[in-house]
Amino acid sequence: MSDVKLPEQTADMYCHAIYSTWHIVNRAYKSQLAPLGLTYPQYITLTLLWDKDGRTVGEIAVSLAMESNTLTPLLKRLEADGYLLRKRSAEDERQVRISLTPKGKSLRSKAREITACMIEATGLTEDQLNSLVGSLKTIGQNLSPDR
Amino acid sequence: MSDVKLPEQTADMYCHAIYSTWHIVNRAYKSQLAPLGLTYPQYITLTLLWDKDGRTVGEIAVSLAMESNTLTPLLKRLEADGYLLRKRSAEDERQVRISLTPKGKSLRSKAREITACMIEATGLTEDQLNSLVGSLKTIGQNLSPDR
DNA sequence: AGCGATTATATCGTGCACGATATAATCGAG
DNA sequence: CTCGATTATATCGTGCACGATATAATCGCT
Repeated sequence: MSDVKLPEQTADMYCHAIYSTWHIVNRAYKSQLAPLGLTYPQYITLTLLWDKDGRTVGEIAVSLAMESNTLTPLLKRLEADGYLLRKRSAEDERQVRISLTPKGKSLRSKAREITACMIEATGLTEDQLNSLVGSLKTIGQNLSPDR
Repeated sequence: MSDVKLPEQTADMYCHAIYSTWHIVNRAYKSQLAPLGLTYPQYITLTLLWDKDGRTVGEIAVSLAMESNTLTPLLKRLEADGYLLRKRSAEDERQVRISLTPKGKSLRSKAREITACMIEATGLTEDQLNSLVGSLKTIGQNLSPDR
């Protein structure tokens, strides 16, 4: 990124920045997660479940701005690796509820260590990070098709 | 994004925000680019070439924080669609220089129209956008393995 | 109660993304 | 000047991402 000559239009510029910064962040996480056999999408999915277990596929999809067609195979891989269980909901048979196994829950402490260094690495202050997240959330809300 | 309950750790939070906001931005662009038969990675690649033609594969890879193994097939598709040419450099036969065809250059004006609405859609001021891009670039620099 | 519309998840095909590896061109130490 | 090291691009395999579509469950209108 350091020597990138940004294109003239601001719209391209911020999209370009989100796009290429994401690649760099993903690679930084990957070097930490690869030893655990996790990808970042798998990791962030587990993070949501550590925060609140028993979510439906649809709830996870909204949180990650993903579609079921991406999430279903990802969740199947995590199930195959023993981190979680997929079970049709009793109240509504269309829904599938995801619950962590003990193996899935146990990863949480390891992940905490891994994650700890990611803030420092940014070189940003907490205020700058909060502002960054706020701007990203605003963009996400305004570009979402619903509403 | 609007009803996302962000996980406890700030590192997860900003990565989550970049990750899921990227999906939303990508979809917003996709609805504009699909009629042209372009994906966003293809579009941003063309943008770099409109800004400066004749770049090497490696120069484009650095700008987009991508690897050659991603870029090579993408460039081959753009070549197959008649937007650009791939030619081994005369000075250094290892390098491949990318040059726009007239068809590739002609897309620029259409793309400008498409892009024009993406700033307004963010709902952010220019200062906020500049701050956002600045923070993202800082993160990119600090998380890059080189240096 | 009955059936068309909606909703939740899943399947399929294409393109992106990267680690590992291959290949060929250039560089550099002796 | 020669051969091992480095550099630029490409190939391969796996997983992510999405549009289009399928399927089955629930909803809602009459």
